[in-house]
Amino acid sequence: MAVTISDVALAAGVSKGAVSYALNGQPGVSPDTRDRILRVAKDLGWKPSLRAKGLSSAKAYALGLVVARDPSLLGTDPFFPAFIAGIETALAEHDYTLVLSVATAPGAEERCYRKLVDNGRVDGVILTDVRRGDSRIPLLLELKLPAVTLNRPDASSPFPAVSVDESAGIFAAVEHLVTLGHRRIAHVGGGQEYIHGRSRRQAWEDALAAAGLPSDHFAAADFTAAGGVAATAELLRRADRPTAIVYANDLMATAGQSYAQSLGLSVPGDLSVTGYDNAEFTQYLNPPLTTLATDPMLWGRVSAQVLLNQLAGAHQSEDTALPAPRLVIRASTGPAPD
Amino acid sequence: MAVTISDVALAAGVSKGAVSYALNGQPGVSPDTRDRILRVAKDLGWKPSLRAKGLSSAKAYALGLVVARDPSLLGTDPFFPAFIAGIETALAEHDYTLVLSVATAPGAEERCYRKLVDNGRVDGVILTDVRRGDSRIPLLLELKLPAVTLNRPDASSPFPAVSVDESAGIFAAVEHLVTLGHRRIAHVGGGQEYIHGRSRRQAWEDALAAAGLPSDHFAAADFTAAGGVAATAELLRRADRPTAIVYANDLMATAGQSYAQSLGLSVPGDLSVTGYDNAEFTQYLNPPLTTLATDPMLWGRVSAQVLLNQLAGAHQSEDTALPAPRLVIRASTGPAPD
DNA sequence: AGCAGCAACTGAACCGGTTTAGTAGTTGAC
DNA sequence: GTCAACTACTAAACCGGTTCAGTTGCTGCT
Repeated sequence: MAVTISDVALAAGVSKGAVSYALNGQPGVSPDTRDRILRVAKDLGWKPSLRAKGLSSAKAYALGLVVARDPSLLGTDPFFPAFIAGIETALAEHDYTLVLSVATAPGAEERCYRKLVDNGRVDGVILTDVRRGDSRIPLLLELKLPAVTLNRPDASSPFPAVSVDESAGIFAAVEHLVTLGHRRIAHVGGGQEYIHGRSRRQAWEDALAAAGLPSDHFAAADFTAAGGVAATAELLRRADRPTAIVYANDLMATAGQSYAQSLGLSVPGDLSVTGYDNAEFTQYLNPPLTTLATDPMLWGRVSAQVLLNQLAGAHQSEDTALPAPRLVIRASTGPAPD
Repeated sequence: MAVTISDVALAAGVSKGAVSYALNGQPGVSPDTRDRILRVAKDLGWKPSLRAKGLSSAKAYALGLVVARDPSLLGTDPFFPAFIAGIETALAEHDYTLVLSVATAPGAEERCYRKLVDNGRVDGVILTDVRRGDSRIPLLLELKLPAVTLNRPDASSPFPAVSVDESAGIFAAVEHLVTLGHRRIAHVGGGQEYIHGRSRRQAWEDALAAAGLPSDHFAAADFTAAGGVAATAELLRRADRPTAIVYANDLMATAGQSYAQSLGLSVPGDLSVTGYDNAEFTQYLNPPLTTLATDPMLWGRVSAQVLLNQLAGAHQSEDTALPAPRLVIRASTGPAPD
């Protein structure tokens, strides 16, 4: 049977209240009494009942992650597993758990957040895939649910943000292509409703501007393979066909590369291709994909830590910046065709 | 402020106990009184406090999933996202949540289960990646934690199992290759410590036996790309080189295919290749991969339902069988070379 | 009519912790 | 010496629900 603080109080000869103060580092007991209580609790093998703690302190000791992506996209995205693993490393140090929800149906995301709050399931949430004018920010304010966002939202947000400077990664990819002699470097963007979709495009534009090149070869897509094929088809139909394409994620790069090859184009002879995320399978493509590698595990760990600090009462005044993506050069990029 | 059952009791003119019986469908209140209580509760907008319910009923209203795979493997496996999405569809109907842990460090898996139990975090767990002599079965018995297993473990297990007959899928892949004229059909197995690793191999052997062909072209791997390359290299070094390889998962097939191509072999001209799982990216490989498609979302949903039924007191006497994988024929398989 | 059994309720205990209001003792300032 | 402020404790209330033991009234049987 579980040892309760009543057992500890009895054995230590003090009240339950004193035990609670001692065990939680609260003032109100003398140092001697505190030591005695802590020793008795340890000797008896006392462990807090998180259920009881939760009820009296109105806390869940859990963080929430609501993923609103289609599962088929998640299955090819190396980001989330590593991100979640990173979150876990932070949570394990605090006896918190991760409550995961996948909410892809229309309206499911909002219903999911409301349910988490109504049921007191989580103390805070980690917001990934931040969108322009993200409706989750006002929703979470209404629900009084603390949050941390991945990247700084475009609209005003009171929540701390953990950011990666994606510009440097895309800049490096574009520079690599410019060095290889490319002058028509296109970009197949992810969903432009996402902050990260926009920032990758902006970085592509800025890098081309720095190289004195036009940024008029842009096609929007939605991070899906089908979207990547359609965008690639659009770009390759142009009279001034690009000699290189910078894709906003690996799946689109994979599908786009495959599509170009199906047209008889050689990669990288006729068209160079870069991706984003360094998915495990990309090194085994034919040819292996040049891509950008991020550190999602670190991102997950830091995000969880920032949110836990927030919940503990610390107020983060500045966004946390993580290292930029690293360019991984493989065989999908080569000299521009003559 | 939240409406409690005390508020409902006061407004309905009955005791808290009567309210609890009425709201939980328990006997002990007359039909008239029950109706009145239910109406008052609804009018007042009463919602149960899961924290309070949890404390008094010793339940967490959550299911646990501990994933002991390396995150990089998860990022290329379409199984888990869809599986988790399927779990969610069942949980949503019961106001349960999913507590997810990723535990890859040595010993972390066991520590994770113990912590979930110590903290009363979950009412039951779903066991994926069942292994031969899986130590989790006795562990969960010791911890008195209900579970459902994916596939029937080889050792005695009191937990209900949800199974897919993988034989039919692998059988179909081998038959497809036999029909194409292949006589030396190899198998690159996943981790043979896993039940599903063994059963895929067994199915390959059985299908070859049925076709009157020898099953001596086997190489063990570990579901990783590097493992797939090494196993492929071993097989391709044989004097009696196989003309086709059935891989236990898509990542190994992708890497193996790529490796064979790097040796100057043509796929499928010199070597036909099949995978398993139908990952999104496989249709964009060069050539697109022939593979087996399962329904992980259904698997997730059914598994969660079986476990929830178990927790509700129902005792499942038979394992639940799900449909066999479906062969998806693409361009990585073709006629055997002369 | 009397008795046994059952249903319909009740109030209180319980779940295991946190916080509040109160009491007693001590210390320092005047 | 007196008073105010503080510390160190206490018992009880509270968190919001579930279950238990007890009481009352009703019904059916003898």
